[in-house]
Amino acid sequence: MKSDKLRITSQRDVILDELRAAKVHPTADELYEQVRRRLPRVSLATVYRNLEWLSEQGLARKIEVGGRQKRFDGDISDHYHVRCHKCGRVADVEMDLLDGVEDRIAQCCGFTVTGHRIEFTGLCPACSNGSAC
Amino acid sequence: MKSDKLRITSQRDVILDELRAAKVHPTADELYEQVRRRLPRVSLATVYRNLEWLSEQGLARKIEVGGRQKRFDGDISDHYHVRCHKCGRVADVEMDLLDGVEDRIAQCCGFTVTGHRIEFTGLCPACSNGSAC
DNA sequence: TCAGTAATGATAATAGTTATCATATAAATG
DNA sequence: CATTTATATGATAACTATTATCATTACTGA
Repeated sequence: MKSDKLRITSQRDVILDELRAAKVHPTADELYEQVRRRLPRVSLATVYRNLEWLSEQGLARKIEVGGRQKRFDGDISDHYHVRCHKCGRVADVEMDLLDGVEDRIAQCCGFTVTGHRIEFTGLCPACSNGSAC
Repeated sequence: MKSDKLRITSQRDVILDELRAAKVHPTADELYEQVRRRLPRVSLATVYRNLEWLSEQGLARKIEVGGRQKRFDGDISDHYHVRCHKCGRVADVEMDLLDGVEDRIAQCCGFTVTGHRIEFTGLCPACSNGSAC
């Protein structure tokens, strides 16, 4: 019989654990490097697959930011992000959500607006120190 | 002698013209299809190259939104965008800029914040009608 | 223990973009 | 207007990030 219980494999467990432990929001390959320290035989495909799965299950979040690579967040609460325009690093911003900002829109080409996302841009500590990232 | 004048080729002219004429913000390949109607021998590489060049010259803007493909905007003024979460279409939002919103940030992991970008999400007219995009 | 289902690792395939290079074209100069 | 020189173009290869495939492995429930 089919169970509706989430199947937590050791890979999933370590992936979520490392994602939650990350100070900034990692790309799949950054996380892969971390996970590999604990599970040396893990595959990059497993990391991609499970980041997707964790997002679907609501245990993690795929964050849509600019830049070529996707980034992931172990914190599922709604919040804003800041991205370094030099190295692409993404971190959390502590700021109250702008509730009702959707109501301020005068015109939006007929779109039905249901949410918003703010991405602050700037320089991360490493890049503003002039040191390599 | 080297001139500092911008070299406007027919390709660049048509690319910028079509970009400005677009109601929504096209991806490179969408724009390529449009440009091809006027310049049938144009190469996709030329479209990519010139969208990059136009952005560098300040004649167009590369808009950093979620989704796999980059999108471009012929309107270089600072404004917000709305993206259809179903088909990825991106359009302008008419809303006053949130001046000084960067000052409201309590904490941002040591980043030096210099700007922000808002991406509203929702459904475009075509997708909310249930029709195919 | 066993059967059935789902996850894994290795790798191929794909999508989007950028790089390469021989040829063509535009602007400056004579 | 012809020539020169730098730059842009078209065709295509290469590259990067991600997703799909598939044989094997490992859970889970009976």
